[in-house]
Parts: sequence; structure tokens; C-alpha cells
Amino acid sequence: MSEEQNVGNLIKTVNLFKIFSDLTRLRIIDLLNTGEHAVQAIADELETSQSAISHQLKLLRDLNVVKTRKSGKQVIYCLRDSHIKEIFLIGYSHATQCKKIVEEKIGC
Amino acid sequence: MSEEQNVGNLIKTVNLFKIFSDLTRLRIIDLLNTGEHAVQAIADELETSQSAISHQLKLLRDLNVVKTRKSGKQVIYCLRDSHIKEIFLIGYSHATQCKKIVEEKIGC
DNA sequence: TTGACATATGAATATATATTCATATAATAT
DNA sequence: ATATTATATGAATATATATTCATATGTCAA
Repeated sequence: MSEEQNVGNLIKTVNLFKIFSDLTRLRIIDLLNTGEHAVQAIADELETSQSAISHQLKLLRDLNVVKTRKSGKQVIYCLRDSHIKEIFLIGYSHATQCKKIVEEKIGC
Repeated sequence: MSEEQNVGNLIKTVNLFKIFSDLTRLRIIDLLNTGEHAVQAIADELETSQSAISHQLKLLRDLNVVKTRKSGKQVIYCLRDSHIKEIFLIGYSHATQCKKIVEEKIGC
């Protein structure tokens, strides 16, 4: 029996992980884990330009990671569902509890 | 009480997710999930140049994701521990089934 | 309507990352 | 020692991605 890779599935998987592979995006997701936020509030919290945040939010929106509602002039973002939060938390706990992978070269 | 981000931890988390955010690396990890493989075997399986594979393996080795043993002229790679496999599988199943690992009902 | 503010966006630029190319190193066999 | 095979690696190049800059769009208030 042959053990071939399902490259299509692997591409989907890569695309999922790519969502979390940029610090600005991850900080946005981390912030939205605590609840909904307007664009400028996110930019202020991360001390990042409104434009950079807006571009990343567009990405996250296109990927269906976040959804929006309007409130006056503001556009308020929140996570679409708990999927993203779940994966984020798994990664976060692995990364922060297991020093081996990102930091030192010792066992956990 | 202030709700500030732990940027250091978020950087560690980003670095963890970055491991999985390249197709070549993910395919290597997927292949190594099935057992150890020599460099040329990986290059053949992925139909990718020996050099490209070797560069990625070096990355994975520096990140302590894989370990090696020598067998004659060959260098044989395998995953260092089950952490990586775990995270890979969680991402894979989310990406391909969009089904919750932990039982819950979220629209896909 | 005009002005002030919030957000979005295209294009240019900057930066990070992956791959190729040429070659080095290492092990083995003759 | 020389040739062959396997792997590693530095530097150049290619490619992907993030940010900035300038400006557009949209909302509200006066």
C-alpha cells in the first residue's frame, strides 16, 4: 500500500497555521479573545498604525476569522467563532510551557 | 486591573506557528510522522531539490523539531518528540474537517 | 453643506523567507 | 589516493508578505 501525502489537505493546513504566523495578527487575535474592539482601539493597544491594522483585519476578514458590526463611525471587530481561539490557546500553551521549541535546547 | 498583552509569550507562539506555515516544512513533518527518513528519501517523496530540503531540515533541527542519526553516508531524520505531531494533527483536523477536537458544536 | 473623525485601500516600499546554484564536507568503496 | 554518493551550506536570487504613504470612502455633528 502506498503512503502518499494529501497535498491539498496540507495546503489547507498551512493556510490555517499562516493565520497565526505573524505577530501583528496574533496580537489582534489575542486582543479579540478578550472581546470585541474597534479598529482604532486595536491600533492604540498594539501601538501600530491604523493602516497596518486595517490591512491585517481585512486579511482576517477575508479568511472568515473575524466578523464586524458598525457602531456609528466605528467598525467593531470580533472573532467569528471559537475555532480560532482554541487553536490559538493550544499553540500559546505549548509555546509558553515548553521552552524547548522556541527558547532553550532542553526537554520540557 | 489592566489587561496587557504578554508580547514575549506571543512572540514564542508566533515562532511555534511559523514552523507549520510553510508547505515544504509541513510536508516534511507529515512525512516524518510516519517514521524516520533519510534526506534524499524526503527530497524524492516531495519532488523537491536536495538543497531546499536540506535547508529546511537545518531550520527544523535548529528549532529542535527534528533529530538525526547517521547511517553510513546517510543522515536520517525523525521528529524529536510528540509535541510537534500533536499540534500538527490538531491543525490538520481543524483545517480539513473543521470539526472540533473537544466536543462542541460550532458551525463549519 | 462643511468639517472632523473613523476606516479602508491601492501602490510603493521594505522586509522576511524560500529556493537555486555552486561548491564544500563527509563517508564509503575500489 | 581517487571516485562516487549523500548531505550541508554560503551567497545570490526569487518570492511572499507586511508596512507605509497618500488618499478615498463613509458617518456624524454643527
